[in-house]
Amino acid sequence: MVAGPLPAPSGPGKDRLRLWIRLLRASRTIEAELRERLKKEFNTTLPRFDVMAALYRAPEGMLMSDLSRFLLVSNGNVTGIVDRLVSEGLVARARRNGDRRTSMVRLTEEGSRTFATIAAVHEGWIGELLGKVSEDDARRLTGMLTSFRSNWEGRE
Amino acid sequence: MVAGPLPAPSGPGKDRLRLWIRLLRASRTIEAELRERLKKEFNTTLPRFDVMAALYRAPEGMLMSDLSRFLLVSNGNVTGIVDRLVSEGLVARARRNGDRRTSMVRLTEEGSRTFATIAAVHEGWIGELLGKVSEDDARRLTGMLTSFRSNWEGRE
DNA sequence: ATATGAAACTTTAAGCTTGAAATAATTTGC
DNA sequence: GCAAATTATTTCAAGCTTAAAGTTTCATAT
Repeated sequence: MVAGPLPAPSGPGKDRLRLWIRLLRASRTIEAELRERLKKEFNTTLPRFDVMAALYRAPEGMLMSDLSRFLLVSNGNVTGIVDRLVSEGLVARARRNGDRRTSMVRLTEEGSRTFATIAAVHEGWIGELLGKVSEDDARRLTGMLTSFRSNWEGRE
Repeated sequence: MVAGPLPAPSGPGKDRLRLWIRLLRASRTIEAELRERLKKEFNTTLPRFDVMAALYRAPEGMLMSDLSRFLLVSNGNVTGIVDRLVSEGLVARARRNGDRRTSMVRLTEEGSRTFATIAAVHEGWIGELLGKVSEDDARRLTGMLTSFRSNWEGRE
């Protein structure tokens, strides 16, 4: 998957394959760096940051299945991450009156403060790590990736 | 990290943040689809495919540490994946005369045949999944991601 | 030769991840 | 009303992942 430089394949369809390989290497490289910094600076993990980011945008809370869909990870996965965030006091589950199968998951006040702090630093990291990409190219790239994404909406 | 559509942040540096989010969502979406297909069609996993892809390009074999560096994953991780590939008969470790700490890891004949089969189908999948990206845009995007990458070489 | 340190690899513990099975609550069709 | 199907979540087993600690081997300098 993360195949690389050497044989430089050619032929029809190879351009997309090469694009995919670059895309994957780029995101893995950045992800690895972020993971390491989150660990060192804030003693947390990327998945926990992801969950907090989602919840921060939803003050009213989210269902577990909302989180799972939004973050593109499985249900069981979210259960574990939220469990850990709860035990750290950063997130709370609130039982609902209407539907006793579900619970609203929210950031606690501490979770909200903590996330705000990390997010500010995080944005600086991204600026640094993507520094070589001009704001112009960034917008153009984002546009391409968005149109790619629309290919995918409403699949599953 | 995989934050999304709703509040559409603005301000200096936000373009790069948005790019990163799109990049991550795109690669996770594709990765998830590939993982699922590899499992269903070939009963294998992405990490194993990655290792086999690396070894396929290196008929003379690779050291564990080469694999680790090339695939951007930790040493210990490679040990586990290679162990499983060995137990499946797809990969072999060959002790070396010169240095008894190391062993050359290669595809077996069966591993080579198996990988060739999967890789052909895999390339088709990528063509399908990235179908909406024109070959032209693919080349352009690849170029941008490459120049980004040069920002990173020789860091660690 | 032999200590010292570096290199290559494995092991370990903790956490992330998935898909599938299990539980529980709600909704639907009769 | 009640059985059946659906929905929301958790649990589980297997595998992936990392960082850190441990083992073995090699290289170097005395």
